[in-house]
Amino acid sequence: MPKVFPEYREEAKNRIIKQSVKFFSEKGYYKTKMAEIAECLGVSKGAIYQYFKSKEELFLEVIKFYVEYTQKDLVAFLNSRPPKDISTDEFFDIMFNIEHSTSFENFKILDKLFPPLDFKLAMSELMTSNPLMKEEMTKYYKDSIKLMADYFENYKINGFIKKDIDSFSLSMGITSIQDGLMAAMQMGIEISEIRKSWKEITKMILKSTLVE
Amino acid sequence: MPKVFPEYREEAKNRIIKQSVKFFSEKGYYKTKMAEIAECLGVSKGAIYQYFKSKEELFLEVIKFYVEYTQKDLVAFLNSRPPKDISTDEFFDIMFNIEHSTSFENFKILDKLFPPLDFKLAMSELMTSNPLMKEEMTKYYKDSIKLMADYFENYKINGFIKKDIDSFSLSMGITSIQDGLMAAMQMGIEISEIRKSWKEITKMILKSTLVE
Amino acid sequence: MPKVFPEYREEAKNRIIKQSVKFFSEKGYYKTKMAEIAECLGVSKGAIYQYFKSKEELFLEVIKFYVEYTQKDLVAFLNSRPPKDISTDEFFDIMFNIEHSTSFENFKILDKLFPPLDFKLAMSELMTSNPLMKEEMTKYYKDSIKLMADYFENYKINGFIKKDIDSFSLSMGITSIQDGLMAAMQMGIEISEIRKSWKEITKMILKSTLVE
Amino acid sequence: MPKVFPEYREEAKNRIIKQSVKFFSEKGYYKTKMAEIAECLGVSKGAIYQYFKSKEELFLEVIKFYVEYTQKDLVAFLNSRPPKDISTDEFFDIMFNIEHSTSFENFKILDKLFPPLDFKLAMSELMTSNPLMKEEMTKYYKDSIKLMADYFENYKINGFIKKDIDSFSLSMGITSIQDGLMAAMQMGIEISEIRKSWKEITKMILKSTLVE
DNA sequence: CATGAATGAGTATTCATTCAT
DNA sequence: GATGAATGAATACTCATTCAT
Repeated sequence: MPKVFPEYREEAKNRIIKQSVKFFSEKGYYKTKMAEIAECLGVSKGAIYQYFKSKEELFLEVIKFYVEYTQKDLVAFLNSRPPKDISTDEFFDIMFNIEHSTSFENFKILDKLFPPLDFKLAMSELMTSNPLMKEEMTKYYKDSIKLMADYFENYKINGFIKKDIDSFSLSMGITSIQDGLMAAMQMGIEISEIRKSWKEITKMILKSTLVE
Repeated sequence: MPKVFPEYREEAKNRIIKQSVKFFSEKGYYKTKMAEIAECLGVSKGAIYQYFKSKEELFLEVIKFYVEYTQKDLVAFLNSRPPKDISTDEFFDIMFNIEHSTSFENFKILDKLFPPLDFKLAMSELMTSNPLMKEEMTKYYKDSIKLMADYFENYKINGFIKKDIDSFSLSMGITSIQDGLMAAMQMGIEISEIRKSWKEITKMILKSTLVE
Repeated sequence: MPKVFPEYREEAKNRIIKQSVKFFSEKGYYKTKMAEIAECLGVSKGAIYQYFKSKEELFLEVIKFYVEYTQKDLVAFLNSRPPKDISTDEFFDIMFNIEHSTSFENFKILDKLFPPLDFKLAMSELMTSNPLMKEEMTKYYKDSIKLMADYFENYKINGFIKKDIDSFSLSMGITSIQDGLMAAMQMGIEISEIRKSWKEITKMILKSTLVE
Repeated sequence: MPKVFPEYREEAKNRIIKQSVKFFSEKGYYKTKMAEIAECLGVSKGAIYQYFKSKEELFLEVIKFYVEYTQKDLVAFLNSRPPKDISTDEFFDIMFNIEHSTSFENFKILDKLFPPLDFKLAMSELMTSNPLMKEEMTKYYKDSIKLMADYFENYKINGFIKKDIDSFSLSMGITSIQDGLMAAMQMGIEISEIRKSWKEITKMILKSTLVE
């Protein structure tokens, strides 16, 4: 009779979240079943409800977890070197998968390409009916953009990035490209095409952005 | 119009599709209920099934409708003048809403901003379970990209766009930005922010793309 | 705009019945759809309702039609010669299909093996809910048995069949064997096995029945 | 019994099957509603789906249950004495109802005459659309015939039955008579008529079959 | 008479959530 | 805490039947 670490409530929650991340990201919100998550965890459905009072709450925590880890990961990477030293290939990899993930060992559970778009889709579906979630998600999204914007801002000071660039717009633009290419990937476009497009576009953007 | 006329069926289908577009785009696939569409149309559920044999089929036709009209609209706009004369503002408008829609008067039914991302999310959810739909959607997506790429290709010949630009990558890049910014909009980012980001990014891209 | 012989109501009914016979016998009552019958007839659903006020009524008439024709056919055959001259093979053929059908040219529409069991199943299902139908069906069944019993009775007088045989029981026995073997056939038993079993059993019965 | 015990599931399934047997046999497959079974059992519809994933699966298990118990019952009876000692009355009783049922006390739930023909009808309806079911049912039917054939074969060795009798054909013949008379019963023929016919026919068959 | 669009009651099935054990 | 049986509201889809044209 498996238990979800009775000693550590927090640890139990985390185990559930990490498992759920996989399901929600691979199958979307509606096609992910509570029973499925429970079974995969070797736990009863009821157990999950001990930690999360509903599927929506679980999903919300899953999103939080994902965004947080992704942000930390991205920031760690960005701060490791100035923008001109970042190759578009490396940047592509960090934006599109989690191979470079260094910050958290638990991230290993994300052992496959992570499709944030699916999250956003599920999120946007839920946001309609749940204003609380909407608020929360907007906050996360903005924080995420802000994080990258801060990085750019920092390099403006250092003289790597042109002064007249709006860091926030740039950050949002790059994030949008990532999201949009993710969508393209899901539409069935081959990864090589995605990568090529990414390189072309980021090259153009960097050319206008970086102080040469 | 008398119901026995063959045109009637076509018109009835269109009426259903147009109504469904609203629901699917606003609420997503799963939260849109057949009963709801029917009620809004003032008909019984059964009536819808006379024209579409399942919710999935209806959704597929809704997508087709949207893509087709959007493409026609975009192409009409693009072909109306060379890239250097296209203001980013105009381009934004055409990419993000349908105010400029000139080709089809029926488009009036889309009286609000149209969120393609929701479609793509719903599509991607369905594509997993329905390989036929996957195939069809990939085709639509690629066609859509191709359309814009052809336009760029054309202006390469005319000397407006640099010869070394990969039209397909450029087209995919711009489409991706649009999709990604749509997502941002749904995440709760204000339209003014979206517009600003769009202008910044497209400006950068155009600078690298256009023959000055 | 095809019509079901506007001139002759009776003829129109018959056309519908004959088409319906096929569907009901092949697919059973519940899986046969009114739309299907109509389409196959090249006629609208509404047209059928001009002649039969419901699916049940149509089915009832189909049964009547079948029983009547089968009876006439069987009697014609039986009366054509004394029991001792009837080979079990011939008897099998007449009982299990309608190749020998001589009485009605319209019978040609039954161009394949006819499965009375399906009828009886559908009938028995309907008989529960419709007492009127139950009564009617019982009458038909009894008439059918009686017909064969009369034939045996006749040959008792002629001295072909032993005096102490109960004609009605014999008739019912033979009919039952036929019905039961039909069921076996539908259970997936090969026709050769059915035929062999039929020959064995009828041989035994005839041996006890016929005056040698 | 506490619900966590593994036996509970088995018992719950059996309770559902036994209730379903009644409905399916009395009303046929299509007129039996899941809601009806559930209500009669005093549970929700959902509960049934915890044990059977569809109506078809439930039906299949109902058939299995019936066939299995009937076979055991018949075999127990047949093996209790040689064919010449089996009165046609006793044989009728065992073939047509379950009064003699000795093997399983649970059989008590079948508190009324059991109509296998209805099953076979419903089965045949489903067999068309479900090849898996067809296969399974054919197997059951053949096994059932084989069982009785083995019994006859055994008595051929013992010298009770003539050597030149084909046991399989005989078994199929007798089974068919039973099925056919069941049909007659459902057509509204009185039980006394059925019994008389059964006795006449089996007498004839036994006369040709038994070594006197 | 014929048509076929529309109806709407009916049904199997799903699944998040609860709660007795 | 954990379990998993039970719940029941929700939903897509069917099809005989009707009726305006």
